[in-house]
Amino acid sequence: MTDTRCKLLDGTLETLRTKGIAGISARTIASAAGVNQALVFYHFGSVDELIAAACRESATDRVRSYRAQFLEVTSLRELLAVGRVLHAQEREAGNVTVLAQVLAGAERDPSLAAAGREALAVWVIEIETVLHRLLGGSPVAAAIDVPGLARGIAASFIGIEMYDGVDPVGAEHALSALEQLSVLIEVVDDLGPLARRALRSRMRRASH
Amino acid sequence: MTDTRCKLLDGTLETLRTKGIAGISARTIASAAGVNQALVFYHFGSVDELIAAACRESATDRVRSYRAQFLEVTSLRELLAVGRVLHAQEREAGNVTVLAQVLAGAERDPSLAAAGREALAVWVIEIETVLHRLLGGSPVAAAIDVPGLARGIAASFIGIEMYDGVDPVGAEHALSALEQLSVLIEVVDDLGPLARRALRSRMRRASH
DNA sequence: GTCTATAGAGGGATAGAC
DNA sequence: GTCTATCCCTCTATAGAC
Repeated sequence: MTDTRCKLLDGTLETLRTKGIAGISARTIASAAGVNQALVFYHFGSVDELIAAACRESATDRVRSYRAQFLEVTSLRELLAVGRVLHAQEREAGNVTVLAQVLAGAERDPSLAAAGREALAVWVIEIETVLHRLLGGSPVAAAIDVPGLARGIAASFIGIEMYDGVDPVGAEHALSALEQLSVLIEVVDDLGPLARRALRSRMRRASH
Repeated sequence: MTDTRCKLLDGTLETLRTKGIAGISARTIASAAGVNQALVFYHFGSVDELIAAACRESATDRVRSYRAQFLEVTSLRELLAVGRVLHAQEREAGNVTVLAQVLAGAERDPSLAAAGREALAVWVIEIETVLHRLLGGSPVAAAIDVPGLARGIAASFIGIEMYDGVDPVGAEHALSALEQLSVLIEVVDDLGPLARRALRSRMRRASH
């Protein structure tokens, strides 16, 4: 990876964060990266291809940096704690914003759609792995589709990030409430056998 | 409201759905609306002001059309059923996409940020009112911040819509799983007094 | 209110020198 | 690989005829 390619990728992420997908261009990227505008096309062919590459790199890079922590988690409580740290760091770094902006741009360009789909998949696989390990033997796993839950969590993070862009206080409340929901799962998970039976029959009825 | 203003507002919503915030312009809007491009500026001053107006109108219009149904809901189960219908209709009509795209554009223009914030608030107030009515006396309300939950639900819908743009199947699974979560709330809500006590103490511990 | 025409800026992309 | 220069297009916004 040459130095210029790296500068362009970083400049793209920075520009996505500050101006969004609607305000990005080869010129603004080059300016943020401190390189010549023509290099965007020499190295990546087009602006959208560069954005797609930056999105992919950002996702794999961030997920890799959290993998070790995810592997150490042994309870929903711990997962929540890791999730809190992760969320704070990612918000600070603006990586969720990048993904959200690329997803918004997917409406315009197929290469952005593909990159957004892949970046999302990278996060989802990671979340799914942890959830499957933690909820494997739990009655909650019988009631809730774990792969679906992983996708739901990823989607919620995206939505909260968009919310945060226009109302940080409201977004903070949203996040806290969803965190409390996960505690609810843990609570149900720890209920006695009697309550578990009630839960199972209730869930069965609910699904019809 | 003149005919042309109406055409422009509708054309804006349609263009946001098909091209996204990154692909919209006075020309594409005018083309979709079937009117002259200069009329965008005559009636709304700027493209962003037009988008903001369309976003506000879309939100109030849609929420008003659901208000009667929300008022009739008397259980979480019924709320979920209304939510399912609402989600299917809004996805079909593309109204959530509109809001998501405006939120993405908020990064570029303050007037879009204001419109997105207001549109979100309109939905949140509606959800919050129903939740407060349904969960008022429940132990769940003591454990979970209801205004926060309303914001979390709104954010999740936004996120799922963005997900849907790049992976409809994954988004569908995400939605189903989050729906099952709401059933979980109902289950806990209906637990016996013993289980409720366990929940309360568990929640207290979790929040520390 | 609506149209044409256009100014003026910015954007994607390429050619060609180095 | 990098730079300058540039073509050509699209964009916002306005002026002025109707």
